[in-house]
Amino acid sequence: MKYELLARDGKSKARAGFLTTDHGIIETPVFMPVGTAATVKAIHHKDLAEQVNPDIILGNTYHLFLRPGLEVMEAAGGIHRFMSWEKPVLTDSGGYQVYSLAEKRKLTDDGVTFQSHIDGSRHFFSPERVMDIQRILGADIIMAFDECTPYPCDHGYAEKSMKLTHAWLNRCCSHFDQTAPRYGYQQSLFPIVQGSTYAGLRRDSARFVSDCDREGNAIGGLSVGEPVELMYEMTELVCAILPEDKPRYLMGVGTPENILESIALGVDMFDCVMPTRNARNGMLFTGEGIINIRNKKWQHDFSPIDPEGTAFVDQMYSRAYLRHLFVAGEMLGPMIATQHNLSFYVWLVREARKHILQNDYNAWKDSMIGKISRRL
RNA sequence: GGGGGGGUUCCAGAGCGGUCAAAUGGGGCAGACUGUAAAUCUGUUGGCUAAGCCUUCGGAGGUUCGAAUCCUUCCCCCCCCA
Repeated sequence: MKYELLARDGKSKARAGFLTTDHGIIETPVFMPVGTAATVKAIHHKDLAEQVNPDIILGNTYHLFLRPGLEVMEAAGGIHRFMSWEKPVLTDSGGYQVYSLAEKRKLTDDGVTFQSHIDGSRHFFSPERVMDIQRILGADIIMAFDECTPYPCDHGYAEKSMKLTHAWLNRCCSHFDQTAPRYGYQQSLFPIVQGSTYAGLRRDSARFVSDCDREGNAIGGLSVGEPVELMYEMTELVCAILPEDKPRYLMGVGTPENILESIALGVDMFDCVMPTRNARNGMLFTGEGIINIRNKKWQHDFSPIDPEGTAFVDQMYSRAYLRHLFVAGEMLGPMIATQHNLSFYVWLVREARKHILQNDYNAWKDSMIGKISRRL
């Protein structure tokens, strides 16, 4: 995998570039839709590919390991073939599940014992095991196994957890380097910066991660409930340390505003469930602001869902119709909303890239945030 | 014709003398959601000049300190047997 930096914005740390993988080029900054269980929920591939057209999507190690399981994933020939997705894929390591399934896991220095949320069965994840699993899943970019700390998190625990993540990172790197890809194309391992909301820890972690000298670096443990100012502060100081010649991935972020602000801090890659999950719950992100399509005020609004939207559903359907689908519990509602939100996110980040290349990113970002953050 | 059951807040449906503006579900309205245990979850749902007051449990009248709950009567539904 290769990263090339194309341009920098003059008035911020924003940058534009591209990543070359064996499954194609990823233009950065990039938004990566989340497809946890080898599916971006509520949208089929034709619409995902033709309307949203993301450069890369995500899958999840923990979820795919439990179901359908490694035998199926291996027999399928890896995640791309399994789900009929020919472009790049990134798998998260299950580190987030260490956080989100905290009640169902037991953590030791060696690794984590999970209790399956599906049937209660127990499974052990170690850094080595997670590398093996991700070799089998076969994503182009795979993530180191980390602990995503909750917020708030006291300094003592944050430091201890960060050191554990670092120890695991060393084991991930060495095991990754001792194993080979299974399906004839390259995989890259991204390490993850932790350190909670403590600047000192974040700096230590950013240096540690940089020293691993992998092909890209990630920032984890943010957007877990901390104030946004803290999130930006941590992101900024970490970006200042992470090498410039490698992509920076801010995991799990975020709102459209969060993404534009983080691009200005030097982040290149984003993923978030927000456009998909919130779509299924009736929340639309548009260039004019945020819409809760279930609200009564749209009952008689026959204007298009999003007059400026790039997906065909945006002009094809009215707000009144989409509201009706949600109120009636019709599954087409979440599908339309998902296609819309993902198209908006991908469009927004591509616009950001254009403006970085035009060297007017910062001004564009500020005016854009003013518009997209409103509540309609 | 004979016998029986019932009318409760938007709907269905509990309650059967005070702790009832009235359980529960649905519907309605609003909110949350950030490396997906989420097509999920939460709040709210008679009115008001709002720690209080007012009007509601088919209609009217009555008993009682007090009635959605008891009595009288009227209206209306449903079921079974002929």
